[in-house]
Amino acid sequence: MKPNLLIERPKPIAEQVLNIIRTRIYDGYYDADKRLPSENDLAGELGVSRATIRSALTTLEAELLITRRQGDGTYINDRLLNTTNNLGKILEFTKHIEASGYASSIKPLYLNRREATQVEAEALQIEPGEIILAIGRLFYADQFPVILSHNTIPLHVLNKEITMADLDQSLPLFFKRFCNMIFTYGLTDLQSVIPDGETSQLLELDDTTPVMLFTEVFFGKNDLPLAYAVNYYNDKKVSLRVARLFM
Amino acid sequence: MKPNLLIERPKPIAEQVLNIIRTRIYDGYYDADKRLPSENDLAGELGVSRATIRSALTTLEAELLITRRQGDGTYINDRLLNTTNNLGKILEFTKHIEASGYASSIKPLYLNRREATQVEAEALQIEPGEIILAIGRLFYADQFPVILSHNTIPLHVLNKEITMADLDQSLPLFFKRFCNMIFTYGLTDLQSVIPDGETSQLLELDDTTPVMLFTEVFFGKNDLPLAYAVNYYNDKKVSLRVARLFM
DNA sequence: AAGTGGTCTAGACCACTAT
DNA sequence: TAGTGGTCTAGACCACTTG
Repeated sequence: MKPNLLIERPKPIAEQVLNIIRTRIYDGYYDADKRLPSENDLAGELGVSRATIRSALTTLEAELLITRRQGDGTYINDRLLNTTNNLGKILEFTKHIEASGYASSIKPLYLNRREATQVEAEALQIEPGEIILAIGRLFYADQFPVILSHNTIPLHVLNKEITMADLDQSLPLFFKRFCNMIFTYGLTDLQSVIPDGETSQLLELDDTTPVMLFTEVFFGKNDLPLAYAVNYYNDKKVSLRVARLFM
Repeated sequence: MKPNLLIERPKPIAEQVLNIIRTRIYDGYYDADKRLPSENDLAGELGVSRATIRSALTTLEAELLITRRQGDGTYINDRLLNTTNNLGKILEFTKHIEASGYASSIKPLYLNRREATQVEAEALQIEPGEIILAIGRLFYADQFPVILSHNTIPLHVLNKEITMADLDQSLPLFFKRFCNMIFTYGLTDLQSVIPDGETSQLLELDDTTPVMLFTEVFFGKNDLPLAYAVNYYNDKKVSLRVARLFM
């Protein structure tokens, strides 16, 4: 197999292949009849094994960018090229807002310490009354408030002092910096609710407009609960779209 | 490599491996310290290649059942063993309801033909006024109405006559049987709304209770729009839970 | 240092689809 | 029936974590 100029060997080949093919699709490189070259041809062209090509194509298929049909070929899904967001992939609200075509910004609302409520203690697996850090923030899409976010974090996972100025970043980033910890996964419960007056006011909604309520728990390594969150999401401004794949 | 009695060679080995390991996890077979044997050990034990084991473990990881840590090992995620539903994986409402611990049933409400509205025509890529089949159904969890579903289907994709009695099945099954077509993917927009009076009544809610609105388009092969759907989902009865994986 | 999961290759065979 | 994607193997090397 001959090496190829498009592929730097140093690091993740499958990822490089992925990026090359994805870029080509977006650039209309394969515009012809919307069918990609066969896996063998791609492997030959890029100078990598077919397994590596397949790994990249599997990712593109999961992203809904392509459809593969056995015995036929691999096709581009035009319709989904500009599909915004898969709900399971919303990892940071700021990125979600930006992917929807807005400029995102965060306005810190409060930062204080208080005793954990019963619900919070249960979610975080601590004793009710244990002191937690409470954070309130408002996420903007352009100049419109879209998400009101309340987070509670057990004090024992923090290892630096925090000020209001530090709240201007996403929660995963925040945890990396102030707790030296990384989220592995989160569980989100979705509900449709009419928010209380204060929440409506902050989101600049009249108090009969329903919004989405995201109740979340984030976990780190060893299933350690790191944060509990209650987020009010104005779905009228930034939409939520989910792709459902059959088979 | 020696063959093994647990593995029938005839068909999809990776899938058999997947089912064996998943069953073992649920049965507490690996209870010890919640760590699975190494990939090499599993490959040796089951008499398959390591690549096949990795394929199965990748699926289990996507299901959140396990976490893999390079240089360390593969661990079971106790917390998620009984996690109900990943939103992106809700393919059939009946199965979703059952996975939440209820008995599911479908009550047909109406079946008629009429002209497509502007919105429907746009979603289905047909001319406004073209005749479509309109179907209404109510999904129950035990004896409680949970989802009110309205579907519209272009007549040209149907190839059999349909009666009210045929509505008692999931949409994917319905399409397979009456259109000889298969869904490849669907796009769902989520919104929080207060339903109109008739909808509230059917869902047995007072008319100030917000519900989730799923607006969906389903596609078949070649990006052909097959169905348009408007579903009102009572999230107070059967909850919606999404897992968010970081990295 | 030993053992783990992560990546990659080369080659084989199978199942399916178009023509 | 030729060509496509789907599956599987055996073996190699790397990156990382733990003792």
